[in-house]
Amino acid sequence: MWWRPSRSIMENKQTTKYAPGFEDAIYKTWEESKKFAGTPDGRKAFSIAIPPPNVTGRLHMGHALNNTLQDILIRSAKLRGMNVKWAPGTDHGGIATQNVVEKELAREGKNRLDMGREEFLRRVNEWKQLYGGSILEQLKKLGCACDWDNIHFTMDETCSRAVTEAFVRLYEEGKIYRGHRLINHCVRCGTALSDIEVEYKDEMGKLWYIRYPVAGEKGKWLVVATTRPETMLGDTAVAVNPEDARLAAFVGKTLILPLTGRKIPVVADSAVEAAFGTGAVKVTPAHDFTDFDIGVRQKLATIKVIDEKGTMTPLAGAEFAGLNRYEARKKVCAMLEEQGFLEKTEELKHSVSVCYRCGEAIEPMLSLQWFLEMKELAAPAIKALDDGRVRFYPGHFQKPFLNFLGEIRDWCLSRQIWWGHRLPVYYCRDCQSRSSGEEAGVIVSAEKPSKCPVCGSADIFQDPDVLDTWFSSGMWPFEVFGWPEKTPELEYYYPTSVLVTGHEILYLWVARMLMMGIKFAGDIPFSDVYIHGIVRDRHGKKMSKSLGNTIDPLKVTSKYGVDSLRYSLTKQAVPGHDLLAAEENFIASRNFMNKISNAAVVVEREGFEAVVDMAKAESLADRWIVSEFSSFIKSAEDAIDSYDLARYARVMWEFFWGSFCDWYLEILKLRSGGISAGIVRRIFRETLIVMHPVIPFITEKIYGRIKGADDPSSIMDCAWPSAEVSFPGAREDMSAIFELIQGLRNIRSRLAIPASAPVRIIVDTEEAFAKKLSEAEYFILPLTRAESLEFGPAPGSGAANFATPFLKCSVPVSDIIDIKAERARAELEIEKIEEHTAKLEALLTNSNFINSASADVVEQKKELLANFNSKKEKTAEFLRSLDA
RNA sequence: GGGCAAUUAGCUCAGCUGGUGAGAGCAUCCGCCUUACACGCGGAAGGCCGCAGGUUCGAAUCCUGCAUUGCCCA
Repeated sequence: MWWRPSRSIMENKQTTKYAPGFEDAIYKTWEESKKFAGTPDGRKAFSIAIPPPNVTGRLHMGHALNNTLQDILIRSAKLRGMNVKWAPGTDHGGIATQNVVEKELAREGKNRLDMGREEFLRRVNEWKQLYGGSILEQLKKLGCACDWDNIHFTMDETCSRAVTEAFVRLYEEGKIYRGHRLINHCVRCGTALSDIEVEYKDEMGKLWYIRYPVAGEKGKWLVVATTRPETMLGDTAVAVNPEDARLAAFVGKTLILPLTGRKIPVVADSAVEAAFGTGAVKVTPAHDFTDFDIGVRQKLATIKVIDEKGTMTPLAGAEFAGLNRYEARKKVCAMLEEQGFLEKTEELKHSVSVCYRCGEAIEPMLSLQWFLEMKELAAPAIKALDDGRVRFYPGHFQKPFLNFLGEIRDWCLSRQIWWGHRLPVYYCRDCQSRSSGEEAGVIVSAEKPSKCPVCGSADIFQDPDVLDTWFSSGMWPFEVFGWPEKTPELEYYYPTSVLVTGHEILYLWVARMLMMGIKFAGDIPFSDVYIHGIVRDRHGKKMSKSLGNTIDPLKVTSKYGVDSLRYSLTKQAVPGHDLLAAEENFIASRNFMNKISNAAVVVEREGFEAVVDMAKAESLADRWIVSEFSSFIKSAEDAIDSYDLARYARVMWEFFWGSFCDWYLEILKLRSGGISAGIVRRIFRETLIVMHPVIPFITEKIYGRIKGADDPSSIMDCAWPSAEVSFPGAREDMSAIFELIQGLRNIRSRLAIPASAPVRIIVDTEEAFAKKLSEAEYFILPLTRAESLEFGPAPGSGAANFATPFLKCSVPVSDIIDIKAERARAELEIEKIEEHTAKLEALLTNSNFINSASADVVEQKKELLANFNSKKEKTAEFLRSLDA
């Protein structure tokens, strides 16, 4: 056999391995005993409104991260004595959900237009009933401590009423208006979008240079460059920069628009970049934002040549009407070429605006829509940030955010879809027939009016459009507590404590919540915004279905356990950084869970002695672990308070594995006395409490086995331990002892002394420290597999030696010692020490340092130098004795 | 074009407001089935802390410039 089977394989011994699969049962007991419910009382409140996942959502790694972090904050706040409430729920996800259901219909050969609005909405609701709650069930799998008695849905009664109320109020205040504006239109989704729902991506395209003949000057033309030749059919001018001397002569002339024969002017406008193309640009005010602005300034006509479906309108000309915009482009180019108007084409990398929902190229177009004026809403939000009432973690997200608020543009609210909050807007047909103004016959009202308040007509119909989904999301932090009603929950839990989110929805969502919270709930919706990164694949690529690199968090949990997934994500959640979902990380975390499971076995062996007062710890080992534990709690608290949950996870690992298991339990296992079972139990029990927020299931499970008769039945009801007890002397002594043990292990390994060969340890040290070593002999000997610890001068040659600042240590190994190698090693050690002492001596003789550094630092450096010198001296003595 | 972040061991990353003999996990090498754990234990090796300046008694840490990468905005 080329490999040696491990004993566990050979003997099939009973395993204590961490085996996931127990989580659901534990979650059930929490849920059944209402552990997550929050009711106002006299304690300090800690609340979170969940970023509501879309009803179409299925749990992905991003959700897993986002909700794990929230759960950690909620669970730790609860353990630390606060009254917590985590309000869960889902978002109706307007366009996204409509798209999903439409796709399903398409598979059945149906479409919504044939079906009609009512039937379609019935169908979407049906779909939502069936699948809309599944993501919340998946959050339960993750262990999320949401208050399930407080679930909301953005289209439920409470939220719908809130949305209507807000819309009507804003309209009455004159902040919501209806107007013809250039908007971003997605021809695939068939709706207007707001400016921030548009994404930009770089694409290779072409730049067409087209000749526009000058009217009345035969053979003379102005060449314009464009990336969208099909829009020329809607051109109403050509513009040049007023500073551009090359083209100044053309300003004021009239051009003949090719293919159409329309006469258009050449205007001067500073929006034109002289360096782009030829310096002359075609102006299509109905289909380009810059052109629209030029059109307004230059009082140009707007000709809409592309419609909402992306097909050319009759205004584009009979030859083009009915073609889609890409077919039109081909035809326009072909005809231009044929007729000699096309000068040349160039390859050009340019950015294309696309729909953030479906990726289709956006068509800017002139349209009659509902808008919300934002400047006044943004002002108090900006102030809240400036005053520090709202803080971002990490802080560097604040600047671009403020920038966004400062340059905010009006928000296009209406969407030409069916799934969502229908605008509380009605029109009187009679009034509209009398006037064509934008506000003619408009009635905004929470209830459908029975007659027109102006003319009394009963011929009234509701606006078919629905509101942007983000409008209701913006109200989420107070909707979930019942606004506009003044509920006790709203009073007590609002503002929420923290918002946990990824940075990709800072503008779409966080900014809106901030503005609407201040506007409607009278206060900021949260004081802290905790921004985490994006979960990427193992190579750092963003996970996406199309790349096929997604990892299903629930598959990870069934393979490695929920706690392993949570721990892996948390460990990497360094503020402001993205994280990688790689198998190795899950394995490492699973190994940590296994370590905890196994440590529990050792602790359980100690029986169930009552917990003891940590301040009364007597032995060196106990006093040491108590001190380490205190500093662990302190670090954990600091990490939680500064939203550095990665550090929280890391200090757990360091304390539990590095101190508690590697040293304390090893010493405990020797059973030679010295460690109190009461302290072991207490430290272990309270370590579980401190680790519980990150890894709730394994800690609850083990807690159930080791809790005492008087302990709460669930770890969730335990009190967070205090970090007060510490014995600094014990830490110093123990680290000196660890240095001895590690030095001895190093000798064993270096000289290949087999584990079975007993060795003697001869230590030369001061009496006081010798005494401490004698007390620790019971663990020094077994941990180094030595048979005796003696005190006295080093034997000289025939021994392997090393020094620490506090002692010289020799291990007699007469036969196997390689004097030459030992000498070389000692010389190298001295050399290394001298590198440091030289620097320290220079520092300490530098009067600049002595004068300007703090007394603490000077003292520290002196001590460091003394330690180095002591160690060097001792090592040098060994070196001399080797020669003797 | 403007802004923000990142750059530390082979890989993934810690290292907070200047003072550590630069750390961890994984991978590597050596030795171990030591009665909690081989999902483990012990030991080792591995770093011009992106580059160039500057501030300082002292810089991985602060400042400036540059390079590379990523993200946001136009």
